[in-house]
Amino acid sequence: MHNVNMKAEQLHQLIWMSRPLMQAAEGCVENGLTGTNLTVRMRAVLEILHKYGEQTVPELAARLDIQRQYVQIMCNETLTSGFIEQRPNPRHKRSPILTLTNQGSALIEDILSKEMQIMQEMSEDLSTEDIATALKVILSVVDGLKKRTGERK
Amino acid sequence: MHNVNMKAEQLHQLIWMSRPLMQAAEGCVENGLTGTNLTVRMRAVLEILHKYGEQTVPELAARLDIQRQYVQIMCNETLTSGFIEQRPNPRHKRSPILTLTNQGSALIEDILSKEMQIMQEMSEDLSTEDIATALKVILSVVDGLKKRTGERK
DNA sequence: CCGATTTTGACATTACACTTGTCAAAATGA
DNA sequence: TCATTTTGACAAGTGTAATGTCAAAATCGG
Repeated sequence: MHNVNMKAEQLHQLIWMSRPLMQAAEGCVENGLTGTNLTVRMRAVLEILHKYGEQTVPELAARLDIQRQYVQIMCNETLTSGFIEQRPNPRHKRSPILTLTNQGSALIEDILSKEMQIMQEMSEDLSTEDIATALKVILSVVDGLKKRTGERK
Repeated sequence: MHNVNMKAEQLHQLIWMSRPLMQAAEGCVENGLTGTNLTVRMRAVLEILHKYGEQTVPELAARLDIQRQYVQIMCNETLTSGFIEQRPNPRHKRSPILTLTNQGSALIEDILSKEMQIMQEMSEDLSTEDIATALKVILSVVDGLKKRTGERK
């Protein structure tokens, strides 16, 4: 009983750390972007293209889970800056495939490697098991919360 | 070496779950607010007053870590709805102390207890140790990220 | 092949959650 | 007492999206 309440409270506390966590993460990323001509959302485009390979705007939108209209804007910005470019799409003539330019590719790799270094530094204080456990718990909580919200059709 | 990279990558993945986690949490809270005449931000005001006791707008702002001007707006809304009320402040005559009304008190307790129930349901899948570990990791990560960002004066 | 439906990019509007700036009254503190 | 700070009120701006709508084009079912 006592145990149950403690679990629930710690879970509550954990969940509401998500905002500070997100803010800290975005602040840190932004910090690492000074000097490049990238914004955080342009970086997100580059990251997805780097991780999952070239793809169209609608595919990116699905991956980022935001509206395609907005992703379009993000991508157009990134196109202007020259970090990605369009390639004809054999599967859909109106929707070009977006692909990293050499410049964009080098940039995102550089950024990610610097970010990974920060991850490594931070992970020194933590055990492999603890990190894995934390990730597992968070995934489970996100899943649980979504399940308990989705009374929408 | 391999180990180090895996840690860093899991940490990276964990950090970027913070946005989905926050969205899921807010969605779930919002869901539980239907029927009451509360918005998510009004609920936040009630929660802090319930947890830390009656206080002024500037104190609330510091606690929520957002601008006092915005907190003022949130509080004025909440005042209008009758869930909180003003009490003269002996320590500062221009800045009244905000306190929960009976109605507001009952409401926030009801909301929090329903939320706690969801927490308990979700925590059934997880061990006490795992939750504690996850919380510890997150706190450590937030701390680490903040430390590594603050090269601002 | 053809007509109906869907996808897509483009553009416009709106919503939301804050931040920033400014004021004047009032309160505080030296 | 007088300079400084705090506070509430109000105005305007910003960033990140969602939402609505269109027309061209593409895809799909027969």
